[in-house]
Amino acid sequence: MTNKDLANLIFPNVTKTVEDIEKMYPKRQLKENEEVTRFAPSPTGFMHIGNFMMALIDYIIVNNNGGVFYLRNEDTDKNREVDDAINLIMDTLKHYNIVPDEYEYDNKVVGNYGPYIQSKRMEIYHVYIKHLIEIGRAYPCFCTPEDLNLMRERQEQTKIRTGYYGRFTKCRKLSVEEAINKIKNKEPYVIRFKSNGDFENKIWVDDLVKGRLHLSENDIDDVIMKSDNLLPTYHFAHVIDDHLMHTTIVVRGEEWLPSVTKHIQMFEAFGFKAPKYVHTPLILKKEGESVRKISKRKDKEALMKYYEEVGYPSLAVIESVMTIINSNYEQWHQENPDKSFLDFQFDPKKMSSSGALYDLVKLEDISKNIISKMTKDELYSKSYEWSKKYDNKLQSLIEQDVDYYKNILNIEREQEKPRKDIAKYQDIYNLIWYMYDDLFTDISYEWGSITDISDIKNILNIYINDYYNDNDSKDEWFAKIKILAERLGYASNMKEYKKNKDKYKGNVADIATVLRVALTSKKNTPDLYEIMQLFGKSRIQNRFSQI
RNA sequence: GGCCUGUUGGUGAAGUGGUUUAACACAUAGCCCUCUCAAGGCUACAUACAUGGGUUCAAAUCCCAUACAGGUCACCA
Repeated sequence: MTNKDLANLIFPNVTKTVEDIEKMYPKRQLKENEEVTRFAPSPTGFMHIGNFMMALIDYIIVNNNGGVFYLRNEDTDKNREVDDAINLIMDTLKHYNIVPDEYEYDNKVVGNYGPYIQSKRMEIYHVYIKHLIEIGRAYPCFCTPEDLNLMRERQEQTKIRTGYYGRFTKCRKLSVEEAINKIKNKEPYVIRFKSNGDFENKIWVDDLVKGRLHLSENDIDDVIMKSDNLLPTYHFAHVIDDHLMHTTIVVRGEEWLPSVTKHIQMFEAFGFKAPKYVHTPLILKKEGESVRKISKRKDKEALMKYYEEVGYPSLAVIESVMTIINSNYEQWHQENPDKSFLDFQFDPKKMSSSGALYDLVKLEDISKNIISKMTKDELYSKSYEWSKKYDNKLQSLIEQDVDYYKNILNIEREQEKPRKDIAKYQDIYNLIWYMYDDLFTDISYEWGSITDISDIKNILNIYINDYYNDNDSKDEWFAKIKILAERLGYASNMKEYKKNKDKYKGNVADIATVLRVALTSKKNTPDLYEIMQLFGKSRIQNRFSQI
């Protein structure tokens, strides 16, 4: 009885060889400097901001240097899998226009290196595992979860390193005959990789972010195939898939750092070349005084869905994540205001090697700037698309009269120093509702320094009858308000007023405030002239008469 | 507990032994401008780079120790 007999017993139906598979996945035709990156989420729910950051890095690397960016669905954990998850993830990527070159989605396969869904690659993994068994680098393990727990407890008690290694590798010592008998007896088993590492030996591992790391060799015989569904574990699938799909840079979270030695060892066992690694820092969240990993359950901003729902422009989210990816991004962007973020050269060395707090306030600022630079047509179409999904009230306002809505958006827009008060589409309704007559009922007015209703009525009457004219330019319009102010005993010149406050009842601002509140109910609004221009005399009159 | 990684203002951070009196941006505060607000302009904001020791003419930058924080030790990824 040989290892070959054992391998045939375990995989009687595997007839292909490693060479057969290798032929199916020929080297990619890459130019110099071109890279192959991949985004490989496991479909366990909505997309997390940490995942998004990784996808963005993958995408940018390939945009910088050319190459291929592909999506691989890592669905080897059937217990945690969520049905629709991969669609949700793909939808999020599409929303941000981070579309992979190769993917498998909606029964459509794009690319020659598929299947891109791990559960569909079972046969491939089995070929390689079979090979490993044949050459004596993998073996079946019959230890039960109870056995393993017991072992770990004993290790903990005696304060030695936990794990299936060295003298604890019980099933490694089984003879081929014993193993074959157990399998024939239907004893459940997993397949373990036979490590040849020595924990006392340190090796150098390169990470593009952290630099050279001095790590102990792996000596644990890791599980590479699970007992119940014969699917591979992450470690094994990573090695096989990234080799066959010819990934050149693996971007993944920092939590994988401790297991790179396992991966390198497996790459070596097959004689494969290991990819370069970018281990990204964790995104953190401050909670009181302590800092922790941002969490899907506790933090709304951990889920990419949140940014969509609330209506941040996709570019704002991208740019705010870019500031975490590379700290020099912001400066670069200031110097190159007209370039796309895709022109930015990603440099892993510029990535922080410790975790970063994600700052929602910063996002607001970035987003206000981006929205302020949109034309009214752009903002209209983006906010309209958003409202159809998330805000019926805004949607119906827009649909009432598209041009009117655009004109409202255009107040203090499309000029050199545009207004910056919208951070997200969700803000719009509360900023503009008073521009709509059917919403302008049952109003509570926030008057300023002039509160007496008969004074107010008096001001409004004089203004509309003696001064207001739709055809006035802004200068003429304001000059008239000044004249009105003087006539009623209010200073028209602020400097003059500050010098001699006693001589006046107040100043132009008080008069303007009366007009503003009468028209909008609010003390703070965008430019009054532009608002009046949009209303026109008869609507102004209507609003005044509502007082 | 073992192993690994990290620690510069409220936040993202620049910085790789000497014009850094620690950039820049956000936040915060004040002033200016102004019909209000949003902006915009100006100003302030780390006595000091976790702490303690070294090395050096010179250290946030190199070395050591300590503290703290995070990651990881699954048939989860």
